[in-house]
Amino acid sequence: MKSDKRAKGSQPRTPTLEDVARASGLSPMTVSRALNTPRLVKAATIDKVMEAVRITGYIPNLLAGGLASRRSKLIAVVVPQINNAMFVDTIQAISDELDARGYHMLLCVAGYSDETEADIVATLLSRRPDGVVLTGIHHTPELRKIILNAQVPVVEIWDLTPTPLDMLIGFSHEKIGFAAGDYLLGKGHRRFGLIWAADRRAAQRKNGLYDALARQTDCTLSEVIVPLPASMAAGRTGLRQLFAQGEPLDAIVCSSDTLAQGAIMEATAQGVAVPQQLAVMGFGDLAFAAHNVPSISTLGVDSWKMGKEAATLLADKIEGKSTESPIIDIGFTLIERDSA
Amino acid sequence: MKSDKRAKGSQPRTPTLEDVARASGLSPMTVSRALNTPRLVKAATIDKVMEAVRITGYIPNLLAGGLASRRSKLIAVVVPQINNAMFVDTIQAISDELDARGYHMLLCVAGYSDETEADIVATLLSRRPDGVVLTGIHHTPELRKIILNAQVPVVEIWDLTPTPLDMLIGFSHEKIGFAAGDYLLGKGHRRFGLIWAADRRAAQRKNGLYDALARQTDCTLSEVIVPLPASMAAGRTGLRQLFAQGEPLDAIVCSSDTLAQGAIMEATAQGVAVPQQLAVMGFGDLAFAAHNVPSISTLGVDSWKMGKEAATLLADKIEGKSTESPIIDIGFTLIERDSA
DNA sequence: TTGTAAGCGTTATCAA
DNA sequence: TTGATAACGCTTACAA
Repeated sequence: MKSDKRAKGSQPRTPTLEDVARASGLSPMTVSRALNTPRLVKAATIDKVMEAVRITGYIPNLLAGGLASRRSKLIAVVVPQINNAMFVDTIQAISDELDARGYHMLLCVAGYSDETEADIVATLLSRRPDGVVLTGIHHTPELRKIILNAQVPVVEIWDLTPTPLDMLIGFSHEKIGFAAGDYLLGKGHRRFGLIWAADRRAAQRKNGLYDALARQTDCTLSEVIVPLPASMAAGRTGLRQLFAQGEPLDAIVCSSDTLAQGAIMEATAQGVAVPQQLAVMGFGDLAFAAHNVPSISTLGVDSWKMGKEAATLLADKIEGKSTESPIIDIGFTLIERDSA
Repeated sequence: MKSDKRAKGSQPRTPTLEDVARASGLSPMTVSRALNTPRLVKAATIDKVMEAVRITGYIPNLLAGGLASRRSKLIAVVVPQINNAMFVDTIQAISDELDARGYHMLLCVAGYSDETEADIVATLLSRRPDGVVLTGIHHTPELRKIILNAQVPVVEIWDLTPTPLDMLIGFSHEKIGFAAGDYLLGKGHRRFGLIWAADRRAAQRKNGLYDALARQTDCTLSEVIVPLPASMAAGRTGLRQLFAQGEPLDAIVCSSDTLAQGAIMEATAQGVAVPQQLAVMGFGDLAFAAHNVPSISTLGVDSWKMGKEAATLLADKIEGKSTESPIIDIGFTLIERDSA
């Protein structure tokens, strides 16, 4: 009688498919089927397997399963920051959707550097993720090469380009900036102050804003660049710095709602009435924007939907339910509230 | 001459260790060593391997590696929510530290249900994580059984108990609640209003607060429970509801700074001066608390440090640098600012 | 519907 | 310092 080759030590091995097979009097393959493709297995057999699973305390090994099947059920998500109100809804939405579809999320932080992102993705691919979500469309040539070579489905989010790596769901930062400028010009504002975070997507929004303001020759514009992460405190000091520059101001544009909230707070504290004396505009439509006093006029993006869609696009492609590589412009909404 | 068994199709397989071995004229095992334990390999050999890696575009397969070595270099992190300002710093800190030590983070959302957490962890373990971070100390018996059986290092965070599953780094919610009550009593407040989120750790803080207020017989207390996630808007409506109850109030205690910010905003909007007519106290010392107008008195927790330490504890234990199972009380700080 | 055999790509172990 | 061999635990492909 063949003895268990691994039963030498007394430490209880973690049970394997073979253990379940033994306990149920079936073959490992049948157990595997019962667990993964139950429709191919007789109901009575499934019951036997489940009972054996319960008895043995079996937990599948997805390292082994992924190696054999070449499908890891793992999605890698790369974001610039986790502790950034701008991205958390998207991350949560991705996580929720992936969970519902049986995937796990490997979450990685790339900071705001393309080189870091490239390094991260290179090591990430050693997990053989079934799909990858990248924030933004600017990547190093090395990253492009590596990821295209890996032939893994990719979704880029939070930006727009006609030439994505694979799939894309995002929006135009230029258009958003333009819309903000256009709106404020329409309200009669001409003396602009910008409180702007030092990241590339914010810079794109600024370009759009410039374009809008350029149509009006009598505009003035001063700006303050604040370091990342953009905080309410930065909004306050940003406004102080703008005031200190001495230029007349009638509208403040901020690269995020968080900065806008700070700017409003500072203005109010200094007795400058928002919006009567100074309009303030944000970006992102974060949770507090609608309920601030005064409520914050802003440009909203459906970041929840963006995450959910990104996850869906990936899962569908992985599962062969789609072979397309769509470029989805999720758009944005100008939300007129009290602050501008 | 033995031909490559897999070279049938024309689609370029992803290169394996064997390909690198061939390209460098070495054995797969030596290539593996050069990559993972270079100190055991001659410098010249390492160079050869690196060149072969470059040429072949080799990316290690950690599914295979993890299966063979029984070490996945994966840490599973389970949190109630991602899009919650309370946890994002901890998550980010964990991610940063794990990254620095060569681990990847599998991030999972359990909501606020123990049952969901148990399910999540059960499927999580199929990834064979080298360690697990759990938020909170309340788990179903099934979870306890499963995770102890898996013999995987665990750190529980954000709470305190003398009987953790394994390691623990957190703080006492009761003490925090007590400290808040004690502080406000000391300031002479007797008419309390609570705006409180419906989660268990918040409830523990409330218990501590009750204990403190019980020492003073002439206290009154009314409260409003707000749904999760706690938002600024909920803080505003919460205060309105408290006002509507008609009880006299001189101090509002909120289960988070976000709620406190909303309460302050609502009070100010209604012409109720904070703190002169109404004190408002928060919890968490979130980024905006120090810079709000008025700045928010609160109880601060070093959530960044908690995350970093949790990751360090795990990594040290996994790597055998420590065999202890410490229980670390990270403490808290009462931060007196303008709002109370 | 179930079973057998042969990998999947790596590392532990022992030998050279 | 390097190499040969046998796992690691599962699934694909094919057979019964």
